[in-house]
Amino acid sequence: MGERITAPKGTYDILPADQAVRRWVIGVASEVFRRYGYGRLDTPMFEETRLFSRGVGESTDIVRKEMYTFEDLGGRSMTLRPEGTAPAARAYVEHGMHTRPQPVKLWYHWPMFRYESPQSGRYRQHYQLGIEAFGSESPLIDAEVIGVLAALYREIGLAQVELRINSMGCRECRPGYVASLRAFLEEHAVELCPECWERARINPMRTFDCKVRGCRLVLEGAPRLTGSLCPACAEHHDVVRRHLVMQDIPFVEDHRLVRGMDYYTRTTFEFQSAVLGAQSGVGGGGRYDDLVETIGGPPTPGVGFGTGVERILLALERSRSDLPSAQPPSVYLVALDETSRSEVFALAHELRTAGLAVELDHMGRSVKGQMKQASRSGAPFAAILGEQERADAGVTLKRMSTGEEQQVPRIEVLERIVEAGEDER
RNA sequence: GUGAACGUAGCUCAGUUCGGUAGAGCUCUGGAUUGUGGCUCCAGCGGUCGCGGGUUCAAAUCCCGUCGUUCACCCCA
Repeated sequence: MGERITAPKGTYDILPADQAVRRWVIGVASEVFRRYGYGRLDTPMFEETRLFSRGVGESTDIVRKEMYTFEDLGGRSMTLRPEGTAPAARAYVEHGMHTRPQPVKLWYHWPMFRYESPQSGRYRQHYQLGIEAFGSESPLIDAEVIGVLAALYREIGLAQVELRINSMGCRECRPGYVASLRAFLEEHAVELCPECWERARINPMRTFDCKVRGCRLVLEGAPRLTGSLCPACAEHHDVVRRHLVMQDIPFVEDHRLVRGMDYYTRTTFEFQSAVLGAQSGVGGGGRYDDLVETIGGPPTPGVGFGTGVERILLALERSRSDLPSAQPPSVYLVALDETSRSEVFALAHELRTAGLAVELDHMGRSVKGQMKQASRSGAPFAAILGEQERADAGVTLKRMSTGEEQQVPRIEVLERIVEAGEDER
């Protein structure tokens, strides 16, 4: 071995045993989204590369070094979707959704692709659940979007998440702020680490993220965006905060929260989980009032979030033990001799047609082996069929929990199993 | 892209220090008086010790490279 082909680096297989919890999370999410009025959107897994380079921003890490970009056979540059907002915005424009009643509220469950170095909670292909609301610049919808995510976490029992919020300002107030911050950083360049020197050039606000103590000390004295917001942005931020309080959503103000996409304006936010380790962000998002226009649509405000399904699952596994698991079959059919196998096969067909989940042996196992399988399958009943039962046109129903057996007429088997199933509820 | 640790049966791992031609538990299959599970006992299946090269009479064990995993940086979900 060793010549074995394995899943590509940073990817993983989702096995049957992993499906139940995942489906449950996605199910709860879709229910929450429905309640808040979001409709599902699906877009292609790849897009023209310029959608991302233009939409997400040339200066972002995603565009600079993390995209799965390839040329198709027609010579077009395509990119596997690294994030969901730009494709959603593209679809909004392409389908003329600005002519519908605003806001247009969309949700998605999509795989995302980023060429990154994998680590705990970080993959090259991962899934995100997300929503986008286009067309309204009301701060109430910022608060609602955050409320949707908070509701999702609450309903799947993901406790211990902390919400951080910040405002990035708008095209009126941010440029001035960034200029003054950059000036400040240049003044203190000698005290900063080389990485921060680079950050100051590309995205000065990133320097707030630096872990180096010297940098942090310098940054303590740096001008803050919160203090430079224009009156409109300050008011917007204030209203968002008030409506978070109204929904009983606790949050902390974090002026250092700078998210990785260039399109954010005004509100940005991120939920972090203490149980996740270094990749502590479970979900985040914000407002992007200039994005739609940037990709060639009419000027349209928007706000949304993305939350990582793998990180939700990881956090759930570390904080809860009562997670959903796969449903066992209702009955496991056992053939006592070779001639009964056909009979059992026919019975399986009948019961399955009637809607029951039925298992039976296809490995030529001994009776003992079949019983073992019946037990392992978790089915509440084994239905046993042999010479005796064939003669009587019956089936022996065995209740696995007690071992109690009873021969019943074959035509009553379905009924008995269904009844017993209902009793247990 | 950078750094560190690790890579032995499907899974969890021992064996690597002081090189001598592969082990355990779990899983899986069969059996413990003929048509029956969960506990126990017995037996069996299953690995060219990630891959490639080097040192050596001899390497899972030492050296180099490579791929992968994990954790961290970076960044993000």
